[in-house]
Amino acid sequence: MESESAILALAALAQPTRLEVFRLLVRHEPDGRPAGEIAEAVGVPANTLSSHLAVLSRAGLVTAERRSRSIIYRADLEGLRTLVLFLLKDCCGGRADICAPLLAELAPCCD
Amino acid sequence: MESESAILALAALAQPTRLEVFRLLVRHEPDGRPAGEIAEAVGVPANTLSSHLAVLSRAGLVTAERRSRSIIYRADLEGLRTLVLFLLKDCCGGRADICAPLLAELAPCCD
DNA sequence: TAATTCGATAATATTGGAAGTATGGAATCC
DNA sequence: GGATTCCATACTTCCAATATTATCGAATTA
Repeated sequence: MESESAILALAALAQPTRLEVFRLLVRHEPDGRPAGEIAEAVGVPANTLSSHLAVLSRAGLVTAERRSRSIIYRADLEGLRTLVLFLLKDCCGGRADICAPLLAELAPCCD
Repeated sequence: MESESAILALAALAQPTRLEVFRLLVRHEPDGRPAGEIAEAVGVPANTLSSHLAVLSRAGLVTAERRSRSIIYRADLEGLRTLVLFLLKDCCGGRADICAPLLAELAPCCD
């Protein structure tokens, strides 16, 4: 992952409404949720949410699929993985001594 | 990690100069680098860099230590780990089915 | 001297009203 | 019945106001 796309993803998540939307969509994997329902859930007008969804989409963190009148948004976990990998690579680049312990500590995250 | 501090860290890294500074400091672990040297390396005036370092510091991603006239900055890898953990928890929260494969893919990052 | 803080300016992001686009249901016309 | 029109819904785009962030010269502190 290039710095440039990492910055897009970091900036996308560095905003309260967008972070909340992303987390909501992760919780609703793999079904996703229509834009209107997301807007209601996070309490922002439809147009405001729409621009936030566009930012997340450009950052590769959500995907959109039209279903009849609704547009279903889903979290793109591959995008998240790419971002996490980028952050870890920052420490790993040729320096497993730094990265290995860090990675070891991550394992219990699924408990 | 609270969303609020996650947002601080995400925002801190979502800026080209700051991301570059952070990566530079990770490469120079565990010695760190004085502010002036960092400023020269990234090609930014001292005062501009200073405010960027303050942002990284508030986000818990770097630490500062005065050494005689210089101030030595170091990457705070624990802060990075906390951020990565936060991002992963987004998928893990009670859903190891999503997180496990993602985590498995991260392992090769140290190669 | 090395670095930070202050203050002013420029650039960028967030927000939401109003208008625009896409979809599909229901009434109307041949 | 099939096509057309009209309407409501679900979103998005456009645009302008407001807020936040980035940058750097000048003054300040350690």
